[in-house]
Amino acid sequence: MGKAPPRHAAAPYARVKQHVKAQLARGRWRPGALMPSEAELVAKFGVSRMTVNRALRELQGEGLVDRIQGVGTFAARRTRLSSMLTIRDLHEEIEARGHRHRVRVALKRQERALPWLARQLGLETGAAVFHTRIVHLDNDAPLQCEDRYVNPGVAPDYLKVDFTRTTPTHYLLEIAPLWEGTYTIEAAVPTAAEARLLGIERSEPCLVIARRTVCQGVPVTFARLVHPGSRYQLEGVFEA
Amino acid sequence: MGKAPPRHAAAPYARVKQHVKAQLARGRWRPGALMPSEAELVAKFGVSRMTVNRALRELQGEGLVDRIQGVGTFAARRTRLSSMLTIRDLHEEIEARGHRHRVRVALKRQERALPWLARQLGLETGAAVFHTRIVHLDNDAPLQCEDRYVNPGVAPDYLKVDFTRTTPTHYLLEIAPLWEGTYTIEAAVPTAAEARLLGIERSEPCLVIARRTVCQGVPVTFARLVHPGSRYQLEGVFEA
DNA sequence: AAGTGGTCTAGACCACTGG
DNA sequence: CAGTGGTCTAGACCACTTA
Repeated sequence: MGKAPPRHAAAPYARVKQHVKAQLARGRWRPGALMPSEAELVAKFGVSRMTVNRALRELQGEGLVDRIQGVGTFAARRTRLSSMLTIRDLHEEIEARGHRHRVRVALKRQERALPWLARQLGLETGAAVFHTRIVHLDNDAPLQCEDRYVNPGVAPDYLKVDFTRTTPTHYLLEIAPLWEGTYTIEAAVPTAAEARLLGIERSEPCLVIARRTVCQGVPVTFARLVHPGSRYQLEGVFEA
Repeated sequence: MGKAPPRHAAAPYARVKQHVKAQLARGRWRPGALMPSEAELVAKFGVSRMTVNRALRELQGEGLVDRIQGVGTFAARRTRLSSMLTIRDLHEEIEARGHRHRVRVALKRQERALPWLARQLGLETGAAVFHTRIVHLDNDAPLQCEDRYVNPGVAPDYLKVDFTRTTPTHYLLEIAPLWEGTYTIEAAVPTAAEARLLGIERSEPCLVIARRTVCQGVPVTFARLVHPGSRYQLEGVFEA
């Protein structure tokens, strides 16, 4: 009945997956072309259908193939250059470099939501929101100016937190462990206030990340992260 | 024996997955805490082990749990803010918006690799490399200045391609369908030449992406993509 | 109707870990 | 040793698409 991977050999599903992947890499199927059905691969490799299914399902997850029920499996049409950009908590990122992370809390108060912000947080215009502005220092060099707006309904004690001991990100992740959200990345010049806090010229290009976070369908926080272009860059890997 | 998803209800593996995910979201297990074993979930949900296994395996893939053979399943220790940044081929991206995509080929020739470039492409200093500089226009507005260096060993006919009909990205993807690589994103001012080609001031902040691509372990291409900050931004989603 | 993928099951063997 | 996850199988029912 059930077999197990013989010693240090690859598991059957992995072999099937690798075989198909290699063929794709060699361009055996044009994008959008019909590929072998599960049944064909079952016959070819002498494995069960579940095994083939897992291999193909994982390839689908990696964006290498498209599968349509009732139709077939196809070589991925649009090569999706999906890139993984791992955004770690800035505190961890700085410490990982062996640098000191310090913060300067420039602002910490309750405000009334302007229309654009109310929309981002799913509140009424004029509703109460928490607002902090924190400058993150990497070995005393300003690395990020973080303007953060928080939905009071989700984190009622947000303003009581000592942000010299915990980053907003870290605190919010404790309250609401699972996040999802959208963000934009752009290059822009800082506002006058940001330039002053970051100790840079108003003309210096900055990498600006705007991030909206939702937890369980409820908007949690909106953040604007401004980084001096000369001192900060994002890194990532991509595939396919 | 085999059951199927009853009408339009969620599949059992999805129910198990969702259940566990919801508990994680509510902080039922501290990071690193031991979670129910497969056997327990089998009993609790009255499904087969394979079904539970798939649910947990996918949660592992999403970084929500850590699994150790012979030990157990644990709530993920480090919350990984992995963000997906889908970088589509610029041609597709522009056309998807319903705009016209045109290109201006500013440069197309063979050069000798400087040390930094040779290192990026895994060649000897002074080795021949192909170099193109192409400006991409979105409805006649310059959107990207693409400086691309290509390993001649991988794409010997690169310089013969008519880039008014095919983008370099698209052409290279045909030659080597599977990619992987690294990139950096930063904010910077353009060079004088770039500013001229993009029709912007030298002081305008630009979003600069530097991308190194490898196929099957062989360096394929290095690209520097410069975008006017006022006309371009990256978008993405993130999770966890 | 035939073919495809989507999924579930019950049982099995294995490798690994810990007491 | 018992418990855990890793994996495979053979057969099954289903929904969907196409002819």
